[in-house]
Amino acid sequence: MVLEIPMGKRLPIPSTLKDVANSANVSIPIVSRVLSGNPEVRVSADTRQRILKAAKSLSYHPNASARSLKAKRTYTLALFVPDVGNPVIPEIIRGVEAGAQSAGYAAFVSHLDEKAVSEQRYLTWLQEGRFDGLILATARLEDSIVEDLVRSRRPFVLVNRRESSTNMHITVDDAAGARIAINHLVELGHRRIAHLAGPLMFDTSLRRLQGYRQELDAHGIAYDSSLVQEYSWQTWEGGKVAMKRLLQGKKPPTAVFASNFMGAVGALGALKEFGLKIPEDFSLVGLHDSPIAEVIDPPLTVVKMPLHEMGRRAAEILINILEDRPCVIPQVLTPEGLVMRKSTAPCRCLS
Amino acid sequence: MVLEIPMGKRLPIPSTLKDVANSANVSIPIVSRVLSGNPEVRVSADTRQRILKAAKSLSYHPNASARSLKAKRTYTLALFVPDVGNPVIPEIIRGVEAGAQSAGYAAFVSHLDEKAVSEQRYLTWLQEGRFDGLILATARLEDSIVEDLVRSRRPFVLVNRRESSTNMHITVDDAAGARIAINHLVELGHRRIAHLAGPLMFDTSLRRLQGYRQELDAHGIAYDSSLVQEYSWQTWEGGKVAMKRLLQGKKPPTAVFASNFMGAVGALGALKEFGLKIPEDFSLVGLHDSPIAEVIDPPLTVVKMPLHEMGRRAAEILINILEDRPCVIPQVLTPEGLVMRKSTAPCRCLS
DNA sequence: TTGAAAGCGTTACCAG
DNA sequence: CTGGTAACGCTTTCAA
Repeated sequence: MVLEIPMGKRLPIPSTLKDVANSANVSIPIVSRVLSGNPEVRVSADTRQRILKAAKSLSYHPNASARSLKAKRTYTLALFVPDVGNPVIPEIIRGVEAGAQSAGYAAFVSHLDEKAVSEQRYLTWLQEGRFDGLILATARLEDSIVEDLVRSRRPFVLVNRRESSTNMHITVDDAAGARIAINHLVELGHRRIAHLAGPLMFDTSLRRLQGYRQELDAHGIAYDSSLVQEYSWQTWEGGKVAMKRLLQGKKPPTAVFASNFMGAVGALGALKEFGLKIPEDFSLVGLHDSPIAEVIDPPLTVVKMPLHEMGRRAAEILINILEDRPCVIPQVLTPEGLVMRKSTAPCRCLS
Repeated sequence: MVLEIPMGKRLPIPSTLKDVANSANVSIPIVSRVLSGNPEVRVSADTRQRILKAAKSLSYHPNASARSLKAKRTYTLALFVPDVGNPVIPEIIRGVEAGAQSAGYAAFVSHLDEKAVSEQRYLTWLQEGRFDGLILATARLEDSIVEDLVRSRRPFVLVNRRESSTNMHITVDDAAGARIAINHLVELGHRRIAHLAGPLMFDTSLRRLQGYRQELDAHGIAYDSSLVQEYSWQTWEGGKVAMKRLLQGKKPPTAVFASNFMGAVGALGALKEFGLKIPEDFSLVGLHDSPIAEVIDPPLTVVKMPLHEMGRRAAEILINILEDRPCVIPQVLTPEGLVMRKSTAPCRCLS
C-alpha cells in the first residue's frame, strides 16, 4: 500500500488580524488588543463581540513569527541531549519541560548526534533567535563549543556538566552519590569494592571516582587502583567488558559500584557470565534510577539522583536570565538517596 | 553552593542587516543577497569583501523570525511523542531527524504528557506557525484531536497509527510482524502459544492480534482465547501481571509473543518468578528491538520493526507536502525480520 | 473608545 | 551591479 500525495494540496492561507478587522468592520489595532487576551483593555461590548465572532469564524491564530519579530522573543527554550536512548535523559527532559511550561515557555528537545556538524547547528539556531535560550545536557562536548557559546553572549545553561569558562551550570552532587553507594556496600561488610568509572575526561566521572575514594578513606579501606576500571558510557557493552577485566584480576572484588545505569546493566551481564549469583555472591550498586531497573533481574539497587529537579532548575535559571530577574538557586543538587532493590546483600566474606 | 544571577545581565543586541550595511557602506538589499549565500548573485568582488568582513566583525546572524515572517515558513518540523522513556521512541526520533535534516529542515521533539492541556497545545503551536508541519507518534490520542488537526488543514503525519479521518499516516506491518514471531515459535515445535496483546483500543494491537491468529491458522493450530491476555503498554508492570494470569491458567502455554518491548521484559520477570528457565522451559519473543534487549538476561529474541525508516519516511512525506511536490511512498513498512537471541528454543514437548 | 502610522528584520521587485 | 520601496503580521505609541 502506498501513500500518494498529489500536487496542489494547497496549504491553508491563515487569516490575519487584517482579515478579522475587515470582517468585523473595525481597525487592526483594536483586534490586536481584544485578542491579546488582556482583560484590562477597554472596548465596547459590541465591538468585542463582533471581533470575537469574526476571529472565531475565520479561525484566526496569531502568527508566531510576526509576534516574535516584534517582541524580540520566541518564548521558546531548546534542550539539547546527547542520546535520547540513554535512560536518564527522559527524566531530565520532563524536568525541563515542567520548568518551562510553568513559566509560559515552550521547550523543545533536539538530539545531538555524533557528527560535529550538528554541534555547530544549535549555536547557529540560538544566534538566529530560533529560541531564546539553550540548555545543554551533554557530557561530551568540545570545550571550544562552550567557549563559542560564552562568546555569543546568548543565555544558556549547562546541565550535569561544569565548565571553567562559565558558571552557568547545574549539576548533581556526584561525589555524594558515590559516597552513598560505597557506604551502603561497606555497611554490608564489603571491603573489596570495585568501581566502574565513566570516561575520566568527564568531570562527572572524576567526581564519582573522588566520592568513591573519599568514602573508602572514611572507612579506613585502602584504595586499590586495580579495582577501578574505566569504561565508555553510551554503550551497553562497555560496562560488561570492564566488569570482566575486574573479575579476571588476581584478587577480584566482592562488590562493585557502577557509575551509570548502562554500566550497571552491562556489569550484570558479565557477572552472570562468570556464574556469579547476585546478590548472594556479588553486590552491585548503580548510579541513576530508571524504570527498567525495577524489572531487570535482579532489580537493581541504585543511588537515585534528582534528575527531574535538575532539569526543572535549569529551565528556571534560564528563564530568570531571559526575564532579567535576579535569582539564587542551589547549583549542586543533593542525591535523593539509595533505592534498595535486590542487587546487594551482606558480603559472603562475613560468614 | 548556589548560583546567583545578578540583574542587568544584559542580553546581547544582535546586529541586523542594517548594521552590516552601514558598516560596509552599502545598501541593505545587497547585504541580504550576498549573505543569503546564493553563489549566483552578481556583485563586485570589492563589495562582497566589504560585506563579508563587516558581517563577520559584527557577528551577524539572520533573524529567524523575520525570515519566516517573510517566507511564511519556518523550515521546522515538530515531532510529538507520547513518552520519551519508551525504548522504541528514540529510534523514531532519529529517523525523523535524519529525514528532516537531509532536506534542510530542523526537527524538534516535544513530549506529550498525560494532561489534556498539552494535547491542545501542539495544535495551537501548529496554527500559530511555530513550525510548518507536525508528526504525531502516539497511539493514545483522542479522535477529536485528529479531527481538529484535519480541520486545521495544516500538514501533519501520523506515525504508527491509522485513523479513519485521514490517510496521512505511515505504519509498520504489525500483522506481518506478529506472523514472523508466531512462525518462529511454531517452527520450534510450540503449539500452545500465548499472546500478550496491547490495549485492544489501539489498532496496532488489533493488527498484531490479527497476525497472531492468521499464523496460527496457517499452521492449523486452533485459536484459544484463553491464551490471549490484554495488558497496558506504557508501564513495565502490565506485561508481568498479564503473564502471571497466563501461567495460572489450567493449560498454560509453552511460549509467548509479547506485543511490545516493555511487555516482553515484564513477562520475563513473571516467568522467572514462576521458576521457569528461559529458553529451556519457555520461549519468549518480543516485538520491537532495543539496545537493552541484548543485555538483559536472557538476551531477547525479537521481531525488529523499521522504526527508523518509519520516522524518516514520515518526515519525507511531510516535507513533500510542504513543498507541494507529489510523492508516492509505501505506507505500510515491512518488518526487518527476526533478531534471534537467547529467549527461544525448541519446545520441550518435542522431547 | 477607536484608528492611523511606524517599525521589528528580512526579502522581492523594480529602477537606476 | 546596486539601491529604493514595499510588504510579511503584529504591537505600540500617539492622536482623535
